[in-house]
Order: sequence, then C-alpha cells, then structure tokens
Amino acid sequence: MPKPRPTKPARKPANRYHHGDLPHAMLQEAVRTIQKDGVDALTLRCVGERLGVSRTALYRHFADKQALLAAVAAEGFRTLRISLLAAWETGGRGRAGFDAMGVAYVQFAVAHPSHYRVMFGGAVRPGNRHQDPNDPGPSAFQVLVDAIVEQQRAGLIRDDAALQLARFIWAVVHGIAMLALDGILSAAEAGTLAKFANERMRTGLAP
Amino acid sequence: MPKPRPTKPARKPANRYHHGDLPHAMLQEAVRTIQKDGVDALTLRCVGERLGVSRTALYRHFADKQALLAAVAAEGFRTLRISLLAAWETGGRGRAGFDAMGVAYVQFAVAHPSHYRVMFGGAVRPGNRHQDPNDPGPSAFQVLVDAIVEQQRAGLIRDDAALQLARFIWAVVHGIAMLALDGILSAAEAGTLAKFANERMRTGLAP
DNA sequence: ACCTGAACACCGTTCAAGT
DNA sequence: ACCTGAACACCGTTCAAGT
Repeated sequence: MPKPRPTKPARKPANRYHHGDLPHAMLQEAVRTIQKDGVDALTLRCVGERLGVSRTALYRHFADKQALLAAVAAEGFRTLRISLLAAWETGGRGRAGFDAMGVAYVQFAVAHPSHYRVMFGGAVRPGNRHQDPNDPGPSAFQVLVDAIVEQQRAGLIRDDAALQLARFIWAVVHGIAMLALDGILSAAEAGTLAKFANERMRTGLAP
Repeated sequence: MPKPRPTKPARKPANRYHHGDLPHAMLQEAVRTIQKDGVDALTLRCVGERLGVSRTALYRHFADKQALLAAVAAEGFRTLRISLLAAWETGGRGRAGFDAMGVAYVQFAVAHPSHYRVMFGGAVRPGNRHQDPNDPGPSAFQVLVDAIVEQQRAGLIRDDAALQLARFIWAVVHGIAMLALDGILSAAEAGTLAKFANERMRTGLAP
C-alpha cells in the first residue's frame, strides 16, 4: 500500500539549519532539563528534539555527552561565582558580606540541586582543567580567596595561608549544602547550621 | 539447516539455580564493579553474567537498579561506621581518637571514591529512610554524635547541642573528602587540610 | 519459590550521505 | 561547514513460561 505523498514536502522551519548559536542553545536546554527533571532525564535525543534538530547534531559542537555535562558544570560555576560576588559586595565586603557569601553558596545548591550535583558529581573528569586560567571552577573559588585576603588585611581573620583557609571554609559550606541536598537537613535546618558554622568559624579563625 | 543437537544438554553448574545467598552475592558483585570501574560500568546484565545467572534474576530480590544502588550505599555506610568506630576506640576515645576519626573518614572516601559517590550522589531517594532505626546511614552519624557527647563530658568540647556540632564537623570532613574526590586536592593535600581543620576546630569548638 | 528467554522501548555513538 | 538518517551495540524492565 503506497503511503500518501504529503501535499507539501513537510519542510522544516524556514531557517537554514537552526538559529544562530546552536551550541549555546543546547547548553541552555541541557541546564533546563537537568534543573527540571534531574540529570538522568537528560538525553541527547531529547535535546535535539526540543531544539528541532537531529539527535546527532550535538556531535558537531561537543565531543560527546560528557563534554556537554562538563559545559553544564562550567555554566554552574559561572553562575555561582556571580552569586557569591554579589553577596560579598552588597554585604559591604566585610564580616556581614562574608556571612552572606556562605548563605548565598548554600542557597545556590538548594535552589539548583541537580545542577549542583553535576558540578561536583565527578561527571567532569579532571583532565586539563587546572591549566585553563578562565576555568569558571577555580574562578569561583578565587572569589572566596580574595574575600579572605581582604578580611585578613582588615584584621578580621588570622594570618594563615589564605588558600588553606579558603579550602577549609569551602569544605564547610559544601558539606552543609550536601547534607541539605541529601534530604538529611531541610532547607531551614541548613540555614540554621550555616549560621552556627559561621559563629564557630569566627572564633576558630580569629586572629 | 538443522542445527546439531548437542551431545549433552549443555546443563548449567550442578546447583539448582545458584548457591546460597544470591541477593548478597549480587550486592558484593555490584560493590566490586563500582569500586573497580565506577558506577557507570554497573549493569544488571554484567552482574547476572558474572554470577552465572540470568540478567533478570535480580528482580526477584531487588525492586530495580535503584534498589540495588541503595543497598550498595547502605553497605558503604556500614563499612564507614566500623572504620570510624575503630579509629575512635584505638585512638583512646579522647582528643587523639577524635582526630583519628576525621582522618579515617577522609581516607575511606579516598580509598573508595566511586562507592562514596554512590552513598552521597542522590542515587538513594530519601523515601522512608528516616523511619528505620537500623538504617546504617544515621547509624554511622551516631558514632560521631556519641564521640562528641563523650568529649563534652570530658570538658574537651563546648556545651552546644551535640547534633548541631556533629553536623558541623561532618560537613567539614565531607567537604574535604569531596575536594579530594574531585581532584582539586591530592590525597596528601587532603591530609594536610584535615589536620589544619582539626586545629582550627579545636579552637572554634573549645569550651 | 526461583529463574529463564524473548520482547519492548529506550539509550549514546558512528558514519556515509546530503545541502 | 553543518546537519541528517540509518545502523550498531548496548541498556533497564516486563512478562509469559519453565522447573
């Protein structure tokens, strides 16, 4: 049985292939999917479909799915960096600003749990990450280091190596965020713990 | 073309179906695979094959793959609990023992990175976890709480709520472990950071 | 009660081919 | 340069059927 020939050749949308920036559109779509349904729901087929493009089109712009996930992670670190910086600045670059940074960090994780998990879930293989000075991961971390150095100069924090102090503090906020993400702490409990941690750290890290 | 009938009916190994405890064997095999090749390498087909059993046999004993992963996580918490307890006891249940617990925690994570990730990767959905008093997760956490209470009685730690203190300390060691797992810290750097954290926490949490 | 085997609806990835 | 479409080698899961 001959299937009826469509009157029009069922042409795709007018665009040659796709609008301007397919790689960026794919990244956006991936972030959206992860945020909405979790990382397991992210399939290249879905991304392609949602963008009106073949499911193999992605390979023109990313090496593979891993590479897409790495881009998602990088995007997360970029957003996180901006949030931290904003908290630090609007908080007055002092003690209050630093506390606000901690809260902002935990809030980012709680607000974007799946995205946060991609950033730290081992999806991004180490690789040459350390080489690239524009890598948003270290770049976000640097915001923390800078804030510590500034407080050291203001006599608010003891004069240990800033890198070591930054790692310590990062471990605390990351740990709190993880407890919240695993449902061991509610968002409210995480907030309380963050405040408690802030107090105790002030004592432990005083000059 | 008739395919040649085998002289013997190609019978399986003598056992009726399998040796004694198939669920436990599956769990062991899953842990081994994850430890060796990562969680992505874990497939139900491989587990079945390795155990000389159909790839759907697992469904007799676990609801699905998620349930197997949950069992892997639980097994990890059981092992972790024993390690922590051992460090605490052999360290003399005091200040030294508590420091040893921290080191043991980080070492567990570094020695079993993939397994550790399953324990905290969100693979185990919250569910009714909180109800079960034998859940090895809370049980491992309890070791930490107990150690803190004992030190409070000995006048080594300030008299804040033990639960809050435990969460704080847990966040620190977990954060350090994560930094190590992500390759941001080497195992050696993680050790150094753990020591630094210990010192600062002693100050911050002193009575 | 416990396991099998075929089937189903999915995956990520490759590659020749189109424009 | 950019994308398609068919094909490949995998998945987790279901279900009737076997012992």
